[in-house]
Amino acid sequence: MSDQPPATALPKTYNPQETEEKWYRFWEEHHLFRAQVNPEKKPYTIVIPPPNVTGVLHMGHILNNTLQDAFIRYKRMTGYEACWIPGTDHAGIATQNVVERSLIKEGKTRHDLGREKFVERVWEWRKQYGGVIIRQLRKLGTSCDWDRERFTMDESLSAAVREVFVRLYEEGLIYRGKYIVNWCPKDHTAISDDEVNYSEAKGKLYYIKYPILAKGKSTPTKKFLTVATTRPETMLGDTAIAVNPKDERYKHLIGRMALLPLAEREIPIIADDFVDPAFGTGMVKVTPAHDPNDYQIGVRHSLPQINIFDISARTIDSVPRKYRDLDRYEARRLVLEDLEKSGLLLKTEDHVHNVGRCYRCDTVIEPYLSDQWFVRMQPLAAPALEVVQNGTVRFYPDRWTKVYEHWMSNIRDWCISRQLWWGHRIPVWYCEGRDDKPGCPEPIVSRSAPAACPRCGSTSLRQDEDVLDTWFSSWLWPFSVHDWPMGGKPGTEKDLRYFYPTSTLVTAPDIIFFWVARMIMAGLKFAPSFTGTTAPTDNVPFRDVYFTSLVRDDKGRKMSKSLGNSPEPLDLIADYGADAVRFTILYLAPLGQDILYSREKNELGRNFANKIWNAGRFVLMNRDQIGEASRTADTPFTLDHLDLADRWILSRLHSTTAEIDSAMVQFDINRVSKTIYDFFWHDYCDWYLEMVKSRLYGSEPEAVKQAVVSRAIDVYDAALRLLHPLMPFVTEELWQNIRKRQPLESIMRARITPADMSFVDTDVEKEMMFVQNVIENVRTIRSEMGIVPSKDIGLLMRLTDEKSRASIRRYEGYLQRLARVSSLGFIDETTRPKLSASAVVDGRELFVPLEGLIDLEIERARLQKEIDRLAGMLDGVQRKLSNESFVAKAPPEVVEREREKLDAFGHTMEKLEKSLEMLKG
RNA sequence: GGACGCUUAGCUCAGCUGGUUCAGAGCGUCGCCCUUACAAGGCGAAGGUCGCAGGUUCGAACCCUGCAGCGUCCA
Repeated sequence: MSDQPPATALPKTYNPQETEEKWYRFWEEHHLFRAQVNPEKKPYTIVIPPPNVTGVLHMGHILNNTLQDAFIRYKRMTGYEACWIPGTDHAGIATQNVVERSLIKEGKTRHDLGREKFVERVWEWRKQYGGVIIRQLRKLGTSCDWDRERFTMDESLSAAVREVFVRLYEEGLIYRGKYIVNWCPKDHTAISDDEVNYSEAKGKLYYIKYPILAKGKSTPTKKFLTVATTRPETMLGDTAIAVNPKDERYKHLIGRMALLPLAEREIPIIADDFVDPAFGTGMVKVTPAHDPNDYQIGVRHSLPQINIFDISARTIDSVPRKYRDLDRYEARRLVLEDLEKSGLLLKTEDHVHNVGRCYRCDTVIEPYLSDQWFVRMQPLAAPALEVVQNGTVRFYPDRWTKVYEHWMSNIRDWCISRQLWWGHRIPVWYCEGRDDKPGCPEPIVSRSAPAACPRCGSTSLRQDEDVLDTWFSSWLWPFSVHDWPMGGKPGTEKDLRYFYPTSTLVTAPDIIFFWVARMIMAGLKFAPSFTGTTAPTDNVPFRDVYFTSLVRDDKGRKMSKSLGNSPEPLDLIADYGADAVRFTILYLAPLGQDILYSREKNELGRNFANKIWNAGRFVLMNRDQIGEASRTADTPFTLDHLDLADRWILSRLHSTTAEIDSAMVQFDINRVSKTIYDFFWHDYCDWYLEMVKSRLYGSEPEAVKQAVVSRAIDVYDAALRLLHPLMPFVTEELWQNIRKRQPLESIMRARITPADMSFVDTDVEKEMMFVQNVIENVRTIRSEMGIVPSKDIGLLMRLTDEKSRASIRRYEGYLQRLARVSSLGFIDETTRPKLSASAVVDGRELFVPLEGLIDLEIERARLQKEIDRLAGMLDGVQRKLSNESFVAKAPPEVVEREREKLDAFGHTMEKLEKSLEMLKG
């Protein structure tokens, strides 16, 4: 036992659980995520897309928040004051639904409680269960400034909502109107266009006959007209029949009257361009109160609007007694039955059409006429479109710009009222008047509850029952998180000025209209009041918007609860470690491309974490056994007294650093992850550490070995820092271990060493490449000849000048260690070793004597294959060069390169052929 | 119907501004190896007419056009 090397403190495989717990607590307890106004540094700010307070972590959050954390941590480590502001969204409908469901279990509805008690109940729920997701985010390692956590219903954020409502109202940008809205009969609220999901559904197209009335009389003729409809029950609210004015078939009917069956109502036949002559019969029934297009037709022709449904889409008194108080589908059945009986149902066809459903509860939306509040969007949209078009705000990937432009150019007014109890109540009061006098008609719009009507002094006031769309608070998020407009709090004003505008927004493209566009509008509209300037650059809420990929399952299906095809994120973290989950998803996430995800893919990240871990164990072990060179911690790298491997790894380190920086700037996180992975695994572990071994276990003086250890740790330290934004936990654990740190020191607050291009040395890289190629060629020979690794072999190189021989001799240790070459020899032009395997590297021949080992046949085949490959390439080059126009038109350096290739291929070929000859002879 | 995106090895994807041994990586497969950091590892190998058809160019995985398939958004 005693001849074992001293055990290092670190176990053989990385165990994430403990490490993650430990370091997250350390970071949070010591407020290392906290950002403060610091004039010495540039701010870098991200506001989290506030998840629903009812939400639980899903894969989309994992991706989104890993990205934000990677950006924030990278900026923090490159000299910025990085501030990531977390929080949650009160999510009107969703939250109300959750609490209503729990009430149902007690056999109650919200109406049993009453509004005030119900809202209290929601707050209680929120206190108890809300924000689970915020706790879950910590498991992922997110470095949010928790001291700044906000909730969209916080007092200050509510004040922002009221402030904005009042300002917009006073400017005439908010109005109340009757409008046909998307009504959810289950949630009893209007929802915006964007909250409706359309999907194809198989339905029927019903052809219904309406009797035509005699000219100027109320008596039916024998003639009928036929309309086609997917919703026969709405005929009870029909107020016209419409045809296209150009439709020759029906021109003669325009102006005549028809009798609406069942309701027995006389309705006009009108002409409107909207009607598509090719659809159905070319005649449509017009139901202004229950169809958005019919509504428009109704407005154009001053038709009556007959509402036939209550808020649950059950029929009301406006329909004949027989059909009252029925659900819309029962009504449909009964209507069809009666039409059938009276022979007015001509035929029924299968029909596929788009059905809109509530994005919350999936109930089929009912177009419904009601009083709602709206924001006039045109004036807000114009400047918001401008800043995206002129690049003040940039989208990644850029193609979303077009989508944005299209929407912003065809924007419709925003219905902001919701018939819910949970949310920001609309700051509007109505005067109820006094005993002697009716109420004043003008609503009272105010930041706080008014004591009396400003016009008549009445104290009998009634607040609007509705609340605001949740997005009406979210669109203020980038500045409301700093408690605008409350200001008053010490420091908040400074914070607002320092941290606004934010830098980067990371969000999903499906809320580009809901949220991104509206935040830009709100920023441009309201930020000038605290930035004190009208310059768009200072008022836009963010400069760069990163649109995330969609996470799908490995069959390409969207992840959804009902499919059950989404892994549980916390289980993934428990099984693979947060670092692995983070790294994997970033590695899989090319900008703008969907991710095909499965839990097994996390092995990529886990294996990488384990690799890092073991490299750490290796350097630690050597530090403990050999020790470090005496030096001060901040001794800079120098290029003196370094051997090839040192110079090479430094060259690679600095070009890797530069590459990562450029990829980060372009939000190419995918490239960041690949770059650091390749550097760490392949350059550092596969080559550099292996080369280091040959020195550490060789015969060099102790002082040199210690210097080698120090160098290896230096580079390792630098690589950990580069990796830290992607894998925060394992890098912290190792970074704390490899060298003594100060009590509150953390890698997350360390600096990434900026790339210094003077370390990047192409000659060194070329030289290293040669050595690598020699090693690889020898390995291939060994492998193909079936020479077991334990068997030593010799290597002969045909090098004629003493200089290159000496140079190779310096790498003998590497060849020995990495290719198991026990003896290195040189030969001149005249010698040709018998019975050897051979290869040509960079024009130089190498031979592995195989006496006693060789199967000549295999080696001949190997050479032949190489010759064939080369012949193909040689042929390509020759064809190019014999093409006159190539030589004439291609840039001279390209032609020159081809000539060099021709030369090199030719020489190599010759050598290989000679070797083959030898084996045959 | 319109807009946009994708199609490269068995699978998942890189491949920037057309030209360097450009056709790559990871997983999977096959062979050898428990070599004192790591078998979650090391070494080696096999695997592709770059969706199809045209075009531009001295030169195309890359640029253009059309087509097919898949996907997303909008109407």
